[in-house]
Amino acid sequence: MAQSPKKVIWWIRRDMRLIDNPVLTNDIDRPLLVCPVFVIDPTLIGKYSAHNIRLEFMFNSLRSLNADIENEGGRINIHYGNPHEIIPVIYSEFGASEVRAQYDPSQVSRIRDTKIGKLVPLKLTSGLSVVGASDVRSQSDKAYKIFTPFYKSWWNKAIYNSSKLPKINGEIQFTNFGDPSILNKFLSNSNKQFPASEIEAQTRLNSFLSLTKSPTLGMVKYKSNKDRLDKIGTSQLSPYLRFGLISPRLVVNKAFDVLTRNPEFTSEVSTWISELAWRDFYIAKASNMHEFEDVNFTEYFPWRLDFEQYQSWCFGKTGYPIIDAIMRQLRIEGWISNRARMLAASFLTKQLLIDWRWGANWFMQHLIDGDSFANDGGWKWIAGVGAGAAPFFRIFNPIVQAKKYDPNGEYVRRWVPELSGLPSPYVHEPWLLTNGQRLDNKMNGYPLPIVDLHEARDRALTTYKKLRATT
DNA sequence: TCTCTTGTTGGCTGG
DNA sequence: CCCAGCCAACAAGAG
Ligand SMILES: Cc1cc2nc3c(=O)[nH]c(=O)nc-3n(C[C@H](O)[C@H](O)[C@H](O)COP(=O)(O)OP(=O)(O)OC[C@H]3O[C@@H](n4cnc5c(N)ncnc54)[C@H](O)[C@@H]3O)c2cc1C
Repeated sequence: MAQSPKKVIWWIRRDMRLIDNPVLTNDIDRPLLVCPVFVIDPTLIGKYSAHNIRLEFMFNSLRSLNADIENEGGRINIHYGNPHEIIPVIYSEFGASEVRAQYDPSQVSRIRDTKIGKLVPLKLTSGLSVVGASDVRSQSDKAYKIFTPFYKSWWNKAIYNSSKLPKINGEIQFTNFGDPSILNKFLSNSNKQFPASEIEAQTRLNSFLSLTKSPTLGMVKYKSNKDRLDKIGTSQLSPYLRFGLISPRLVVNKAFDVLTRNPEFTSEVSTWISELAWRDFYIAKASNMHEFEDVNFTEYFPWRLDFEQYQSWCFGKTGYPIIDAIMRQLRIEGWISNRARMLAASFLTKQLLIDWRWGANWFMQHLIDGDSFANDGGWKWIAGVGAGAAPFFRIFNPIVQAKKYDPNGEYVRRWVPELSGLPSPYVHEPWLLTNGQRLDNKMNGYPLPIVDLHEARDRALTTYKKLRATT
């Protein structure tokens, strides 16, 4: 009587969720028996230290997902090794009809998937972005290189895609073989700031979008708060989106919903939605890499190979309080706001003229949401690399920016304890104090600026100008 | 194919 | 005090 289920493998990657996961679509009239598999690939995790905050978040997410699947009577099959060896074995042992995975356009994934696709029927599904790269094309069917036209074309498709929610789904069962205890070998410190679970991601989204009376934070105040360093004016959903604990199209769907019902917040909500569009934009850029000629700028640029200054930047000892606060927050919390990322990146690439790839690499080591699409995209944009990037003369002044986005110096005092005793005008410019005052404030250990801002600005302008002339 | 408009996030200067 | 003009060009994309 009971219909035999269709057996599929769910190769879990950046889609660690049960809610709105296209991989789990069942549109046939018999049950789907899903065998969830996660492969810990040493070549991927080996790039990072054992205490890496993002890996920790990933393993915690996996534990949480496993608990959710156990509630449904199943269990994740966790393996350690090379996916192209492991996946085919499980595939044939389980007798699956296909292996499903979320499409990931990064270079590593594409190479890996091509290889595995030759060994098993690999069905790659959408879900990483709101709108797939191949669905946002210019009139002449080319990939967009700049954001604004991409965004215009993206908008309607995003409304359409996200309106297809929720999907009516057929019955799904999970297999319960395999031994998840291997997870115990990996990092498990709990991160209080970013608890790794689907439910946490949903809670964050809802509270960010909620329309409480006289709110001081959240979507309703997004535009005025998003750049403030002394507040958390954004959703902090980035790590959850990074590992797919929440579906981007569901996020956008809820945001569109708020938009439709509350036209008075149109400007705030659409600004926030545009950030999700940036996320899609950078993913699409990676998907369409083959359509972009290589930009030689990065290779030819006379980046300064100043390892000492690079280290000062990394460890928050540049002598510019706002930059140092940012770099210390990054290393301790693994999350910094978009404004903070821009300031840090601009300082490294413009003021210090150090290769953006050094900075991007450091970010990837320390960001809990570190993601090659957005990270490379952000760094290139700031460094002025590629079409649509910031013009070369757009150089942030850390003092001006600090006064604007950390007006009372609270952010600096929180992250740079050497300066915690300084009153407002000095907290952003401690070099204005006399030696005696520096001693009195017990801030002797705090360094003097490693570059002169005006000289550095002139140097950046001439260097960028010169390269333009020679390429 | 040609033409026209435009491009996330800034800072400094001189009137 | 404010703010227009400038720091350069150029490629992307619409029509
Ligand atoms: C130099 C640099 C490096 C960056 N590196 C990363 C990275 O490694 N991983 C990452 O997720 N984002 C990165 N960003 C983009 C952005 O800074 C973060 O996504 C954002 O600060 C995350 O905070 P939030 O979730 O509170 O954002 P919100 O403002 O609440 O935005 C919601 C979501 O939209 C997406 N988003 C927002 N801004 C951007 C953007 N500029 N580009 C792409 N997606 C965006 C994120 O997924 C974010 O979670 C980088 C930006 C710069 C300038």
